[in-house]
Amino acid sequence: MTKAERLLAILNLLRGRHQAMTAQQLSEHLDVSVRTIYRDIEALCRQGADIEGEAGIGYRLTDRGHLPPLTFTIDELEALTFGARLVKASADPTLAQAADQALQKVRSVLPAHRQHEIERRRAPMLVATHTSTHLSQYAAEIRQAIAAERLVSFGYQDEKRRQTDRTVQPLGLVYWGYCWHLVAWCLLRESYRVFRLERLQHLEVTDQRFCRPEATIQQYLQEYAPDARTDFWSV
DNA sequence: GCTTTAGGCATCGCACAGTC
DNA sequence: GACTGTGCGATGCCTAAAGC
Repeated sequence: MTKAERLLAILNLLRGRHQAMTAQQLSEHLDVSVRTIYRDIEALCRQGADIEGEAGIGYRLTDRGHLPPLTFTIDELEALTFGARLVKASADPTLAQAADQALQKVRSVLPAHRQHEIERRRAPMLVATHTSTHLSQYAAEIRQAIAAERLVSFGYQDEKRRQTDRTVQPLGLVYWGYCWHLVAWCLLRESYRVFRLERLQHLEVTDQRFCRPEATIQQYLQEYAPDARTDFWSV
């Protein structure tokens, strides 16, 4: 390990913890002497790192020193870019805008050769989804309802064109089969139900708070889709 | 008193220039 | 090209100072 690599490793070790790390702990992590760690810390401070050292406590990064990790591999960048474009193309306007801004922030700190590589790889990756404006609006309102723990009401037309009025406890939004679905606890059926957003009508967020705290999307997935990739499914 | 930080000093390894 | 001397940076050991 070169000195430069070790300096970066020290920053990463301090960044990854909320508690201070002693020079002894750092030296064990990096397999060098304690004295070397002291010199490295000094070198980092000379270069502007905001590291506090205190006898009996150890070293820690101050709040100003908590720099974001900006080193991405090209695969990580590609994953981030693709994910953000997917969100931009299929999620509600608020999330779409947030995804776009996040992507711009990532790009702004990339070196030129990385930006060029991402642009080069971007061309073959097409995100061909379409979500209509009112469905995006529904998705945004449902997200807010979940965050505020409010029940939502809407008219629903099932696949056999039967019309019902529902009040549900929204649990999550799931995107599969090229369309958005609302996973919810249905007060009418007293059970978990999944609703396609395109079949919702007149969605309204009520003032009523959640009535079944034990009903969660994790519980739904455990009961109905135990093999589901929850990191992909849950929103 | 123990733990931790920090300074001084010696040693080692590497790069580079000079000489043969 | 091989060898040698020199300079510099990195490292480890020892020890003093400071905090709990």
